[in-house]
Amino acid sequence: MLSVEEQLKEIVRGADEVLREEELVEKLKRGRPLRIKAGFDPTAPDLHLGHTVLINKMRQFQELGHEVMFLIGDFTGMIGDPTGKSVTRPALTPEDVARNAKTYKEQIFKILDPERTQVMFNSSWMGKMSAADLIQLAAKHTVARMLERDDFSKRYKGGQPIAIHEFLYPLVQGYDSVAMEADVELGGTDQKFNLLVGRQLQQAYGQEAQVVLTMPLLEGLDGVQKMSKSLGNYIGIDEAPGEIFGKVMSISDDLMWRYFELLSFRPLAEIEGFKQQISEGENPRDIKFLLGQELVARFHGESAATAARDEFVARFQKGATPDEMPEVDLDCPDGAMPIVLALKAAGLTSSTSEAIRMIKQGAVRVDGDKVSDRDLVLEPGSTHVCQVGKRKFARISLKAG
RNA sequence: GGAGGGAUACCCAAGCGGUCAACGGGGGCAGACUGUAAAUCUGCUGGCUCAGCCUUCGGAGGUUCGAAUCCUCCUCCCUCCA
Repeated sequence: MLSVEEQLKEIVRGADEVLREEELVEKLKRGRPLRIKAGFDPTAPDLHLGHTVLINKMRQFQELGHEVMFLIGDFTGMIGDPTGKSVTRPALTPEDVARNAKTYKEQIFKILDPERTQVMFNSSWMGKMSAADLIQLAAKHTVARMLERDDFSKRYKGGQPIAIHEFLYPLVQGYDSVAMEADVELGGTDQKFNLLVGRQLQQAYGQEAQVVLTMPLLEGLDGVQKMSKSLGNYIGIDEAPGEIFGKVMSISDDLMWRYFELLSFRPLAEIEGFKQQISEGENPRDIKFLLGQELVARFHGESAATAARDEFVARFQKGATPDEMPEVDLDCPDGAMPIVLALKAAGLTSSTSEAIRMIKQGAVRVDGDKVSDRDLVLEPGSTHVCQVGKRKFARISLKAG
């Protein structure tokens, strides 16, 4: 095990806050592996790089020899973290939970060491809790403290309803720390309040309070809003190598450093070296290559990463068409196929109107030649590589109908 | 229970009898410039058998030669009074 100082340096990398750092030092000094808790929603096992910021931190703890507990909040999932909608979510069936847990494992074990990861479900202790136990739990916290939470206080002051059960979410999440005897809990900055409730409850139950470590929310591809699926600005960890690589290449140079800090496993010193190289004239694009390769390799392996880079260079620096693209067979009942209908049928445009617009804008190519005539027809029996914009390709074969 | 205000395209938001497939902004897409960067500039952003036609402005009816615009009923949201 590394020295306390060395561990601490690793642990605080990229972290938003550590509460409280002195306590963490105390815990580390004892020299025994710490119990690290991080909780996840049972409903959304479709992870993107934003989620991995936290998982990377868990991995780091593993590498330092600590014990990582991956908690699936299947019980808390019934409550739903308060958003003002004040509706209890329908409980997931045990089958749903099992299936989602399996998907989680497939995804997180690309980052975490399965041997040193415990997967837990909070229903396993919350499900056994009696009404009396729950009242006892609720007695350990006050309304005033609950109202310190920003969204609660805003809603309360603004006369918006707060359902009683919404108070239970932080309490249950906090109780999880008691049941798990967590030494450290990790979470996003948006989780700070809930994490702190855990500290308070552990003390109320006679345990030592966990250290709370919050990680910043990763910005999405636009560099402004947080990465999220609904905003469409994300890189999913299950995406194809070429997609991941391409999306990484499309981020701005400024954002690249943020991604290096939060997503790369490279030592900070090495990253500083990259900045140095750029100031000496190195093309930032080439540094971005390294980031793209590292991330592709993490989820698809080293050879896929190299292939993704080579493909990228061939396609965008040398203008080659991709090796693989959707193959589409179309019937031509009326003899020839108008290009606009072919583009729509191949899924390259969502409508013939859009196909016409794309042609007008010079975005359409057939076999590498720009199409300017919207009335162009494709002959039966021929095969063409059709392209809309820089990314959308299809090999379209026309069959005589 | 009573009195008002509102619902317009992916989002915000104009329009208040014809010139409205609907101003403007955001987002998105495409083109130029590049490093598939970013920033910037330009164009597009309902559908179709595309110089034309068809279906849209919460829903259903109605008035009118003509309705997103006027009337009636319904649904949902907000504000005030009780």
